[in-house]
Amino acid sequence: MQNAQEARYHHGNLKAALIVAADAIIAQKGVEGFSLREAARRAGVSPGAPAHHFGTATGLLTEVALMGYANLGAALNAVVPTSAPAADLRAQAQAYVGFALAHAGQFRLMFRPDLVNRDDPRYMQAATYALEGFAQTIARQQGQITAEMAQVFVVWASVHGMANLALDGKAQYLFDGATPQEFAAHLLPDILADVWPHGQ
Amino acid sequence: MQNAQEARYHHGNLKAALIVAADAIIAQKGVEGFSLREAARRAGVSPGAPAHHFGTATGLLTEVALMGYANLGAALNAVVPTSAPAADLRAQAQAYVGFALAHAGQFRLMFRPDLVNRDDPRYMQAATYALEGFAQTIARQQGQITAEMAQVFVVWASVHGMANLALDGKAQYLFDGATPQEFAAHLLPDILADVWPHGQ
DNA sequence: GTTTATATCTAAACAGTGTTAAGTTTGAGA
DNA sequence: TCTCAAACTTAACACTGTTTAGATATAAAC
Repeated sequence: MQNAQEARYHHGNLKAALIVAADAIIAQKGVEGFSLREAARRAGVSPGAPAHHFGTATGLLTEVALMGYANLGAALNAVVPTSAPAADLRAQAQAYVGFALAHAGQFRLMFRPDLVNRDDPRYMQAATYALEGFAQTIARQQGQITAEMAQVFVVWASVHGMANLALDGKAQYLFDGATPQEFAAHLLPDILADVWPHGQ
Repeated sequence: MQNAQEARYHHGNLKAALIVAADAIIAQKGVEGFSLREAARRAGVSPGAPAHHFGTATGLLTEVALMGYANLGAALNAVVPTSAPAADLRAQAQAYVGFALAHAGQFRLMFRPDLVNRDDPRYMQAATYALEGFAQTIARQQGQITAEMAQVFVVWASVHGMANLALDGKAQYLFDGATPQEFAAHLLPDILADVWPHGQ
């Protein structure tokens, strides 16, 4: 489409344009609705063009996943630590599930090993950064250094499980009639307060 | 292939053969490795044949997902209730994660709303049956009838989250160097005992 | 037992996909 | 200004799911 400009042979910044296009497709149609050719179409280039910048489709999707981790990290780290660790944990759990529901496509992509290249050194980096603050809050809440990793895993698993079940329509099935939005806004806060009641 | 028999025009029980073939593909290559044409190939029929029995590919995959829920239900219900609810809960949680790791393809398919037709009345039925015993154990453990659904959701989410993180290589990333098998066999029991310590 | 009807499957095509190879255009550096 | 490498196109290949029209076998009706 090239917007209002005439079609030049060289795009200029195709790499960035393709990432934006891919992200938009995933936001609109979900991960399964993504197609490399459509991303190329939206950027106004031929189907073969992306290969030069990303190799395969996985390369492009990895970039979107990296953005996703950055976004999740920003959402989690936006919760400023207070003197009440349990309240912080609740806030971050809410942010985690909220992100998953608001950016379902990105979130799903982030946990799809078949679509993302984890050997990319930036992947480990992005994932670690995103969950750093979350892990610290969990450690602060429990105060157990020895079993720290186990605690992180359990809390992360709980929150990750809630996000997945909500996304997959299982929360709706349990609390019948509740939409994902209603779940996140009304049910989830009560549930979280139930799970981590101390130090409100 | 039709095995050793000559190729007849009518397969005889193509519907069942296609389900078996699809399940085998998913077990071997995962959900993403599945293709309707290959299922038809394995059953020794033309690409158009499955359409008559299942409509679209979703129809066939729904059958496999229903099998998956039956298998998960069998694994969970194989844990016979004792007088120690927490121990029962640990055993069922172990069975849940064990099933996910042992039948990764089936498990992933079961939670893929884009690949499974949930409007099929048998879906609700199979999912409900599968988790019935699990829900009862959770209710017995907590003994809180009022907030029962919330408790079920929290425990289910924890276990579901653990299964997903383990499948997605995130447990490996946290407890570095641990394979999924090692995780399920050695790390998980300790983690579960930590989460639900009462009534061993 | 013959005919009719219906369920079952094939063959061929369509529109779409990711990826690759060869060729063309462009911009930047010597 | 020339050279060269990067950027992109065109065309093809081997796939995919689904649909249409036609062929075949089984079952039912007479």
